[in-house]
Amino acid sequence: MMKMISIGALGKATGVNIETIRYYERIALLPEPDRTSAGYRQYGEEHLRRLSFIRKGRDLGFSIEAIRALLRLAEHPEQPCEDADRMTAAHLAEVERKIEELGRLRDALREMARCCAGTVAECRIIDALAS
Amino acid sequence: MMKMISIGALGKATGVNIETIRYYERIALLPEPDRTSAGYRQYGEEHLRRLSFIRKGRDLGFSIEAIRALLRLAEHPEQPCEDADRMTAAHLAEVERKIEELGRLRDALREMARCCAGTVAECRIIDALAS
DNA sequence: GCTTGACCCTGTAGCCGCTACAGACCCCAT
DNA sequence: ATGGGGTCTGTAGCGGCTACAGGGTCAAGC
Repeated sequence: MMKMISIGALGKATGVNIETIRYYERIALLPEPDRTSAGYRQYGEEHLRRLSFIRKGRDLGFSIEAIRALLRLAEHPEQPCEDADRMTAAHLAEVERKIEELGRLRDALREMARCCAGTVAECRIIDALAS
Repeated sequence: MMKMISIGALGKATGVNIETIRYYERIALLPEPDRTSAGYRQYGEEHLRRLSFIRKGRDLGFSIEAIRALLRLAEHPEQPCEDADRMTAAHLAEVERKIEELGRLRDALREMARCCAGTVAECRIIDALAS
């Protein structure tokens, strides 16, 4: 007999919000679990594994659709993993792009910051936006 | 007589999408302009200045609400600019936080990437998520 | 004068990835 | 019997746009 757990227990075990778990079910990222006679969701090992996978993917910043694809891949261990490789590379490139963009932002903000002991009229921040 | 321009011209001048301009009006970030007899929006210098301000603020990553506050500040040049200073510092801190977070993400992704010439079963990427 | 095509209008719905209710039901301990 | 937790469904909201549909308007060219 498999050990079944409630949605609250699953949430605690994976660090995923209960509402989010139900959301994942709604968008068919997590399969519908069995129910108790009262209609409560009951999860088993497989759900726990799958949700952990999703959680780790999200923590790595993969989109839901990317995770959907990665899950499909994970279900076919005999296939080549080019796709996973390509997705990771693309995501990495995107992250690197964002870092650069934020770096430029940071520089611009540092440039502006510490403007004032003065009034708005002489404020470098407001000036940078208004000019 | 002030030179009036259409929403399309305003969009071109500021680099802001027309739909976005109307959105800014709807959320009262940009004041309602006059209309021609046919109901077309007509913008003047002041709108142009204000929308440029908004655009620059958005480019710097300020939230709409932050920009709203900065605009209010800009309208009161005699006041002290502590608020602008504080908001910029907070935003800068947030950007720096995000950069660090993305940096950690990048490292984790680099660690995983270039896993394979093999199958999913031996894929470091899938493994990292599943384990 | 008429057509064509570019512009503009309103209103609404969708995107992503959740999150937050309301209002009900259920389970267990006291 | 009661109370306090957990759970259920369904829907609406967040930020910041973006994308229509289905219409009206304007200016240039014939």
